[in-house]
Amino acid sequence: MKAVKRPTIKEIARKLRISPSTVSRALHDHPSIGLVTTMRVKKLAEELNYEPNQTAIFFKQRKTFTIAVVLPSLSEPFFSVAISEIENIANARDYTVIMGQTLDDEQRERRIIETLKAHRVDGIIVSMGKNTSDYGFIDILKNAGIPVVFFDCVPDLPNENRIVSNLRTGMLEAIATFHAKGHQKIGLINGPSQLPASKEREMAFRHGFAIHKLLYEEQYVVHSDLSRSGNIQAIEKLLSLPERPSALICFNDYVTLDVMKAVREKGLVINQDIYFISFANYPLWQHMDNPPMASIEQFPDKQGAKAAEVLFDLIDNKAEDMKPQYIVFESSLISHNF
Amino acid sequence: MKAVKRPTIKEIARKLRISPSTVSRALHDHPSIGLVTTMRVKKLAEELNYEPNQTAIFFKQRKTFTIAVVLPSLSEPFFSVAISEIENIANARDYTVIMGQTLDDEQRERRIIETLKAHRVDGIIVSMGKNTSDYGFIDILKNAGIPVVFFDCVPDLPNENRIVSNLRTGMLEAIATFHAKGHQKIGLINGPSQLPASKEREMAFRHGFAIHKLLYEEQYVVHSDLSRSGNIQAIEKLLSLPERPSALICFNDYVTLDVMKAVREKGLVINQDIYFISFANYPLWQHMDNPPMASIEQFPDKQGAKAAEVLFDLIDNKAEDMKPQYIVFESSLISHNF
DNA sequence: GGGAGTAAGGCAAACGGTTGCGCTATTTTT
DNA sequence: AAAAATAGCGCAACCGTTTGCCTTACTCCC
Repeated sequence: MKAVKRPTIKEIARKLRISPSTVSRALHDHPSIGLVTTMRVKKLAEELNYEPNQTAIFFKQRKTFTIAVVLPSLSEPFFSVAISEIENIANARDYTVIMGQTLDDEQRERRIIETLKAHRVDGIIVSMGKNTSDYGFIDILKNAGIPVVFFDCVPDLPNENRIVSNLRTGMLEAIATFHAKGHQKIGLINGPSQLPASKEREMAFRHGFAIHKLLYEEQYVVHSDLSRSGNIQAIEKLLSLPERPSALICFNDYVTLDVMKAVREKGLVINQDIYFISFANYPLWQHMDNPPMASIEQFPDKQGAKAAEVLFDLIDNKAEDMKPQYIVFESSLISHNF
Repeated sequence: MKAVKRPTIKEIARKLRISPSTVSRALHDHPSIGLVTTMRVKKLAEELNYEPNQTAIFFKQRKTFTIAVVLPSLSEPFFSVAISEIENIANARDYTVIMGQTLDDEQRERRIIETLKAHRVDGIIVSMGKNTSDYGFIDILKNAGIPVVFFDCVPDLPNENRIVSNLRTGMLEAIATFHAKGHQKIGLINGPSQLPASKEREMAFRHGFAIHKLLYEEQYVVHSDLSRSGNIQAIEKLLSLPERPSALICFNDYVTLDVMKAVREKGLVINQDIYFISFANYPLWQHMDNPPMASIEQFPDKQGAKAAEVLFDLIDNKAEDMKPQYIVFESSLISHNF
């Protein structure tokens, strides 16, 4: 691809025998430039197909009209929906969006953030990796004057801007629903116990039991590493209990799929012998004929949109008159069956 | 967020009472700078937490170390997988990735591409929108010296770099598989007939019939607008034929889900009364207990990776000694059942 | 001792655009 | 008619880094 020389303000100035500053002002309709000159400049600019060199402007204005989104995985539906919404909002404001995918690797996350800082992005939206323990990057960005908004997986720091979904609400709804149907033995197939997402689910689960005065029994909460076989081991553990659960809440939709399959193979009938509520609510349930009773929707679209809005508020408000925002989206039960 | 002033080369120079050029050279280990000076510079740079202003460098070097990916939707799994792979490759080369989502809107596509050109990205990967008919943007980018690689949905222009998947292969495999099992009445639930993707499927479908000397009958090919109800209408049309098909090939996995559900509701047994082969091979089948016989994988990951590789070849090879690449990935049947 | 060679670093221009401040005319005001 | 205001435009600096070329001061060698 040959290097193409693109017209500059200086060229226009030379051809018109006027100064570059006049050209610049004319192109911006500055009042102190006469009408005729302005027209001549614009006409020639049009003819030459002139367009400003943004890199020069970015440089001079110390602004790049670019925001970045850093998250564990782009192919994960939750994130791709969120990023899609973020792109929409940025696009409407003529910002571009850079993305970085950390793959839950703390080193890589760090590197990406450094690169973005070097690129002088105007702001960053971050969903931290599962394993990220070193929050040093926050100060680094702060020192660089780059505003940050966290979403989904956020640090436990009250001074940061954070957008999260509250799993509790959905979980309580789920338990209330099961309880209303008379279920007493409700199981939870949770994710790895060190995951904040797992901890949150478990807390909410216990809370729900307390509210409804259900007897909480440890053995009804099992953990899976979220692999296929892990999921199957988890359900087998539950099914081998003296009194097997009649209702199950699963960590996410993929777990639910695996578990439902395993349960069917044991000869149990879904939504009859055993009921399910799942997390995430991927679109697939709409197409299935015996989906779980419900799925707990976490609204990645709303979270993404809100994160973008807060970030743009930060970018616009140069002043620091904005308190750190902590916005919680209540998750909500979406019924599929009954 | 207060504007933070970040140290510059000039500052370092001033504090050390040497010239900026010396500082710049020292930081780059230029041989003509003495060891002591180099060390002094590096030490101070470290202390001040200096880092080069990339926007200045981008500007000066006429290079942004940024590529862009423009595609219809970020939340579509096919694309999010592709983009994930692209990001990986770019990241390994210390490039950043900007994304733009056209939502199949030609205006928006155009605007995004203009913005990216203005941003002076080093290259662009494009999957065109369904409705894009005006290829003018190609020349615009060419004039700007920005290399372009198309993938998935590509223009029919032999001079462009194009990465596509060949649906034909998978389709032929599908028909061969069905034929080998003795199926004679094979149906196709296709997408909207004006879509290139639909046309391609239909062509391959006919081709497969010809190869196996099957009797091709028009009424076994139906179209759906890909909505839920469209899918159901389509299958009902097929089931109401005097001799209903015993095997079905569906436009994509979502169509398959809907159709399988409808078929089950009619009392037919999947993989017994009627067999399915689907396109796309989303991960969900692995978790289901009665998936279609097979799904035709189009390898978005490989396509994305290849697109990125070709683009970087173009970016590196300033010379125009590269012929336009036309790379076809053969789609391939992935068995799920039997 | 004088010329050549080398090591170490400075000068200044350049990338493209923006902007504060001047400088000329011309017009308006008194 | 002199003073003041205004319109229209140019000068030059600046943003931060890079780089070709020049300068200075040694060192070396015949």
